[in-house]
Amino acid sequence: MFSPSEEYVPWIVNYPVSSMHTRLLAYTSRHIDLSPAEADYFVSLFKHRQYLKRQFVLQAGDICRHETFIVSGCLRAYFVEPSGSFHIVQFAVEDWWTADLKSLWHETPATLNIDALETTDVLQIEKSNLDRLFREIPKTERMFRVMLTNAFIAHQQRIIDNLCKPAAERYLAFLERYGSISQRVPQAQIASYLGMTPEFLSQVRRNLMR
Amino acid sequence: MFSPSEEYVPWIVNYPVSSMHTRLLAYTSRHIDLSPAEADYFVSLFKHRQYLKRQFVLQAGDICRHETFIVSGCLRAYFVEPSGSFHIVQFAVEDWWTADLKSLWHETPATLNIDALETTDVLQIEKSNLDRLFREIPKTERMFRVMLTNAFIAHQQRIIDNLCKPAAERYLAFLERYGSISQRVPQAQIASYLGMTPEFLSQVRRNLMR
DNA sequence: ATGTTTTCTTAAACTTTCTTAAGGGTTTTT
DNA sequence: AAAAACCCTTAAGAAAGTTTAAGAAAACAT
Repeated sequence: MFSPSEEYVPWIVNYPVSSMHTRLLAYTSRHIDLSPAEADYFVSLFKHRQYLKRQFVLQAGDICRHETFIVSGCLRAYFVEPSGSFHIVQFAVEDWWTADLKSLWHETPATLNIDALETTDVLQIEKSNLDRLFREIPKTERMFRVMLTNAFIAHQQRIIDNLCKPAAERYLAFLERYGSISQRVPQAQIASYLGMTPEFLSQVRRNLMR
Repeated sequence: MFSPSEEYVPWIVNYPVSSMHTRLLAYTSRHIDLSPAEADYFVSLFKHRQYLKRQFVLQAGDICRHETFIVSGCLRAYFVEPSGSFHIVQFAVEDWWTADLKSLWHETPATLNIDALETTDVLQIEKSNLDRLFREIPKTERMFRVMLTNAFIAHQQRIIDNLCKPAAERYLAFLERYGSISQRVPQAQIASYLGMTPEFLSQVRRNLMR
């Protein structure tokens, strides 16, 4: 056994913001080329923020004010029904973006809640700055269009999976696509994402071990 | 009773292509303003095509070559499983766009089939022309980004509905959102879209009539 | 360490949805 | 006008998924 004093690594590491910018720019460079001046301007529009476990990034009913890029940690977006039961719509980890897009673009009350499953560092850009960014550096709009295209494709695949795959296959597909997430998120959350009860997922897992 | 000779209206009406262009421009004007010259250039990149009932717009395995705007008629996009059963992913009627986006942008074999449920007039633009269009008239890229945002939002809502609503509610939600489609498409197709068997949908409808 | 809370598992009864099979009513084709 | 193909309905039994409730295991807090 290790003594805590030897092994303990604090969760909350205070990376300098500049290194978060580096991460965002590394992501960006996969889609478009920015000149040094453009890159400076680009990151200047983002504000850093850290959320602690269980802290809300967005609450249903509020208006979603920014698009959020995750530098480290894990967020979840979920929908709460009047009955009280809730359904996870998205997990978002490093290099993912999240927002309630309907609320953000139409400036209507959000239907999604977004909160942190771990301590999470993000960079956020406000809608008005996003509009400005698209105007001043049009290729950034291309990047968002491409990101959105990919997100759309992924959602379409998820719809197909939900329509035609039984629970066990949906779970296996989840493991393939989001294996890393499955190891840092409680099982009940995964069940919610997959649209089944935690008890049933447990049963499914048992059956799969043969 | 009417004699056919008095009442018969041919399905296939040959609208002039220019009126189809008008329809596309009317759609476009909801999103962006184009100068007359830009509008001319814009529509010049689209080719008209008519599909007859049951004719394929895209077959799984082929590469999707264009984005398709529907001027009149109705298309469906569906996914066929190895087992032979199939699932409708999208109905597309007047003023809608359709494509297998993954196939179109990544130039990979399509997983979706798209075919006509009625005689359908479309305007199609090839990927290369879409790229050119975005380069020459950047605000068109904005339109596609906004369209995609809305499509993404709709898909997200559909995922939520599939996760949490029982069959009867999903059917009612479908009627609300796509009432016009429900009157021109056979019931079994709607069942496929909703992820249930036609027999069960029939039962659901009977139960709802009380 | 110890007690507390959260998470995971198990099992039985129940509800929802599917499968199969049959019958009747439309259209469409011949 | 008959035959064929298509579409919708009904019903009984089977399978898939949920609910409830209880106990075990792991993580967290003091």
